[in-house]
Amino acid sequence: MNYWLLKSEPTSFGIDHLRKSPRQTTYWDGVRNYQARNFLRAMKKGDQAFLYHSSCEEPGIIGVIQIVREAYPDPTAFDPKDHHYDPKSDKQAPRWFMVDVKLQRALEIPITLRALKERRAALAGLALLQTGNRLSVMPVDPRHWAAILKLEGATARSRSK
DNA sequence: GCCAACGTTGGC
DNA sequence: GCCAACGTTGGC
Repeated sequence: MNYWLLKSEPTSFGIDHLRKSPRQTTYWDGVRNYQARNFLRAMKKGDQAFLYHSSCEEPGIIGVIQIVREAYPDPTAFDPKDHHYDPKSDKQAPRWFMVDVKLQRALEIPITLRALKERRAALAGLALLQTGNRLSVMPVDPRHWAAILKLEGATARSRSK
């Protein structure tokens, strides 16, 4: 099983949208970056991903989601009315893809970017913390995944004291 | 709102 | 194929 991190701006699509989706499942559309696209295509059914909120008051990991359908062509690329329309994309040879994701759970307490940065040493190599990283889809090393989840427990414990 | 970091575009 | 200009991302 592989682990990932998916970024979104909560004002356009956040955990609350996912919560309200039927069966808490939706498609992850609009990715228009080749590197991110390649990661999307590498995803396997059953893989898990952190849901990350960006460009908001408290950027950070807010939930855990699951890949429930592997990559298939993103129809918004062919829709001139869509914000993510790509006039150069070709239905015969789709270049943009999306996966279906299901909300597994919201974190008890979000793991903020600030908290992650405080653990820079333990999380060395985590793409999210690399300077200037703007990827919206990125892999997470299994060891980093475990370390981050442990952080959730630690934060929850310290808050409950 | 600022600005650094980066990807993409297009002229040459 | 180079690279300057431009647009976008995203933390602060």
